[in-house]
Amino acid sequence: MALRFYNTLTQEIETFSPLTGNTVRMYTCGPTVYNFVHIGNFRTFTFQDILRRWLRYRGYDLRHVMNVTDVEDKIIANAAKEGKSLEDYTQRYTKAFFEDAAKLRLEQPEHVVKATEHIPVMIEAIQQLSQNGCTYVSEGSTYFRISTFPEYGKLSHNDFSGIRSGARVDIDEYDKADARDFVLWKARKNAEPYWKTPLGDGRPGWHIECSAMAMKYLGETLDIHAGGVDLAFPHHENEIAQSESITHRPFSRFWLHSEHLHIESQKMSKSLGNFYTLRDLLKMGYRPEAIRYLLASVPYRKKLNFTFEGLTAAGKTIKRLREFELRLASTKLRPGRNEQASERASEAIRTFEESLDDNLNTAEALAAVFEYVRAMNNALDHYEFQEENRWEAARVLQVFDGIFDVLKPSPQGGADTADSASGSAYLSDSEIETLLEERAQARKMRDFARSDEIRARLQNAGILVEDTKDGLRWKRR
RNA sequence: GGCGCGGUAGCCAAGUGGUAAGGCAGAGGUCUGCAAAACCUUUAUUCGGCGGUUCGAUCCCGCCCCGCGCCUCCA
Repeated sequence: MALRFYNTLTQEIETFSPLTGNTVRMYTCGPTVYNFVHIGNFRTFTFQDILRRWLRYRGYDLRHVMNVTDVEDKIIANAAKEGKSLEDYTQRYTKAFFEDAAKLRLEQPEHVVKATEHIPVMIEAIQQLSQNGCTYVSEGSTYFRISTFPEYGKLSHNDFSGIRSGARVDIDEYDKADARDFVLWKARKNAEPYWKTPLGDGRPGWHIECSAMAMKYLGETLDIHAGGVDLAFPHHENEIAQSESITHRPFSRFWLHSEHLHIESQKMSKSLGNFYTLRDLLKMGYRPEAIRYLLASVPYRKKLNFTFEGLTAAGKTIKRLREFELRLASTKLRPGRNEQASERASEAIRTFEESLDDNLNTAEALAAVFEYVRAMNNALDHYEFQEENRWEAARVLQVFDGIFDVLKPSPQGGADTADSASGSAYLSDSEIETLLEERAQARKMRDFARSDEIRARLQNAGILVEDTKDGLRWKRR
């Protein structure tokens, strides 16, 4: 079966392929850098990362643009509060965002574009809209008149035909002719940052940046536009109105929206005290891989109930996969190949692929991997897993990890981990090896008292010693 | 009020018109000098409730109950 996505525009699952050639042109709404990005935002960015990786796995070239909104009401307010310039203020959070993203192993889009660096493109877009008769000016601000775009509402499937001028009280500080009209260019207000432009001194409205930058880098019609559900209206609806009023062509063929994340079944909010940034979670001792796994494991169109129990479970799940990987690498195998094991490997990959092709059903894809791992552990137990099955298993893990990317441990260190300090004595690898050697000797002599003493000492230093069938193994906790 | 989403085992979560994937937890077992770790086995006669269609429904239809989102800035 071909690759399929649920398209918000048509409310249907559709087969996907790029409009032209082999390149997928994709735009995603990135962060507004007024603060540290929270874990709910990262649910969306993780979904976009899985999407990226899956498109590439399916052989497509990617041209992915993500914006960074670095001029906006909250930013201006916060920067002013701290007495900082826009640049100084946003730089800090932009940097933090990419650091966090890297910890979650989110790939960098091909183009990361900042709103403030694209003012001329936005001006140009607004001017085109004016030429097409879609705008009006009120008190120095330029607005988009939605009555000029009859299809308004087609993405969010709302019918706005009943909305009339003056029907609602304008809650914004600006005067609009129609409640649904939105601002393209905001007139300069007292001390706020502004740009000198043919439209007058001012700054861009929020929606125009995405239309202008998307079309600049990707052309008039995108293959995919993605973001969180809450952006569908009004943000994406407005993007469509602007873009299509300029080009008279479809702005994006596919619209993908990821559902929100809840914390312990509740909406995340500061007043509930369940508002977490990635930094908060890392400080609590959770691993980035576990967080990534949890965020990726629930299919993106389903609300994700983020719980600490679930986060712990995710960590254990990853551990199990790493154990399997380790077992593969360290077990002596008979030469030859077990046919059944081979078949299970191809079956696992096939199911994994079909599941992700099916609108990125990550839960089902993971199930395929676990079924395989259990079967192969069984085969290993019964000596039915042979030398030539090894690379097949490695291939299954490689395919899995190429998308989920959780097998390689993140560096534990840094100021974040309080654990390392709690161990009374830090031991170097060579010290450990020496002690283990001594313990091995003691065990050989069946001096278990001495052996256990050493094991206890190592344990105090945070070293876990395991005696396995294939010899001794140790790891730092 | 309008539009939309969801209610599946202790928790998270797939799925299908023919009788329930997977992960974690729990229980049992294997291995081991003992541990630990790991691995294996096992865990829903049942899929919010009530009707209907059907030979047969968790999956289709209707009604009801519950939770949630958007309609205003928002991933």
